[in-house]
Amino acid sequence: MTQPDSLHYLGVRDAIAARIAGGELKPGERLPSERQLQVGGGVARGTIREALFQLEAEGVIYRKDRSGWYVSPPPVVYDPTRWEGFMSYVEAQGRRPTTETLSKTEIACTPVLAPIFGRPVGAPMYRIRRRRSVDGRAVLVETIVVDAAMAPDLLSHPLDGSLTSVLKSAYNIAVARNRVDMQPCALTRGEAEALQIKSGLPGLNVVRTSYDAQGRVVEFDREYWRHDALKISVDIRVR
Amino acid sequence: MTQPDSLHYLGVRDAIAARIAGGELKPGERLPSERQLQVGGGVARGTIREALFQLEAEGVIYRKDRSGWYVSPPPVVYDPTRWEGFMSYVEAQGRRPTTETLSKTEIACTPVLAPIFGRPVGAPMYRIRRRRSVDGRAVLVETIVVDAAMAPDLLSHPLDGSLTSVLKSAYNIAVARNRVDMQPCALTRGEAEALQIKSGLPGLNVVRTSYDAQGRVVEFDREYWRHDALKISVDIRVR
DNA sequence: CTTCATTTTTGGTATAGACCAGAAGGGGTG
DNA sequence: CACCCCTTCTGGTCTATACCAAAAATGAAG
Repeated sequence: MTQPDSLHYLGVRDAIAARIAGGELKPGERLPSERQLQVGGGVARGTIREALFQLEAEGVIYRKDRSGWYVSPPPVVYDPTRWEGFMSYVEAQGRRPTTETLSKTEIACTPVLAPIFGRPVGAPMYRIRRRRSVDGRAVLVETIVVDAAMAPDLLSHPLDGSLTSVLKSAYNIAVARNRVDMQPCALTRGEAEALQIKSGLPGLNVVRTSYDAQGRVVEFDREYWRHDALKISVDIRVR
Repeated sequence: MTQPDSLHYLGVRDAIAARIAGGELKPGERLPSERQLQVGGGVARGTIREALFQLEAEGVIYRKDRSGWYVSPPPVVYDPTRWEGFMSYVEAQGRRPTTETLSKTEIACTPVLAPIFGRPVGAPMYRIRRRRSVDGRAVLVETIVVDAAMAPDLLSHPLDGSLTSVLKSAYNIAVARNRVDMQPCALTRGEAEALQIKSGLPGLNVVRTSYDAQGRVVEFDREYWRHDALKISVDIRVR
């Protein structure tokens, strides 16, 4: 796909990227509005938007609906092999993590969950939906499912911190194995609304299954990250 | 970001997604052209394209420049902790892997590479650029750098297969540790052209650094994947 | 100062039309 | 059969305009 060097939207893209790289626009700051960026320079708003979309795909900027475009802060580094929990590794990187519990309910085990937990359909389970933010910007939404038989009365504990430490301190359940699946995806309506972004934007789907030493599933967690908020880093010793 | 249920492009999106899910359109098949999808139904081509972009972000379809839109094949599963090499794990999933060597040159160690390899700037290195495909579709481009002092005359060996096994059989170099960094990104011009897709589309940047038992850097590899071609799966035993 | 209603601004969606470069296909030629 | 030219089709880029809903700014009222 050879590309000429004279595409308008690439020129606009580079001009904006230069202003960010040059420090004129700092992380978290708002860009001029789309209409201001036209500046009567004979360029259509659609072309400006094409340039902004590209910068968004690169993770350089992000948008808040009907509010404006903003310069992205640096991503959080995540090592799936080193599970200390969201709060601690975000803090270790000098950022401010927060968690909101969106809902917590007792549900009946569904046909999808049954084989994962090795429990019959209809067995009682807890489902927790949380939104987690870094420096005030929502970066992921997650749905956690825990077997009610393993952690009775879990929902009465504080859920805005580390769930893993609640399981350990209150129920003496320790995670011995983690299975992590990750796949680039588009954020669909439910997740996009919780993250306050437009549905259809790229994201990363992280599915985490935690097992205890006996091989029982302790926790089943599906996370949807904004694509520009995360960097994955794994360090492996080869057998 | 609340969304009404009546957005045209979401309707178009769902209609196409239904035809794919229903089996009417199979992986690898071409969709009707953008102008055919309008069918005189009073919907502008821009709206059709908005729907196609969304399906693309979801990994459901992909495009070949000025050729058409195609239904995506299923992604390759990749476990960074289990490094058997591209060829073997793709084959294990019943797919047909191929590799093309785009270029192989001897270069002088750059200031960026020097601290990674622990070698002086200007030291001889080999740089290999390869494109790898699954079932005939290009899914990644990579640039590998190897210290020439560790593997003299490397470029005269066959490079269209597993480089790791060449290093082992010809130079008795074994990988003992791997560091893998992954980050969603936008594909820039060079990579996009090699993958024959439009620059600016989302991708996954994988940086792999391999060490031998003595801690020396054996191989430094930067890969750019199409976002819809890959699924990452890690299984971890917690210490 | 806070609170609430109004106005302005902003991005989101949609239409219509235009031109271009590259891919694909057809047909003739050697 | 292979090769090359030419036409057609296709997605890529761009302009111009319009209206909407939500966010932000404004100003009046308490």
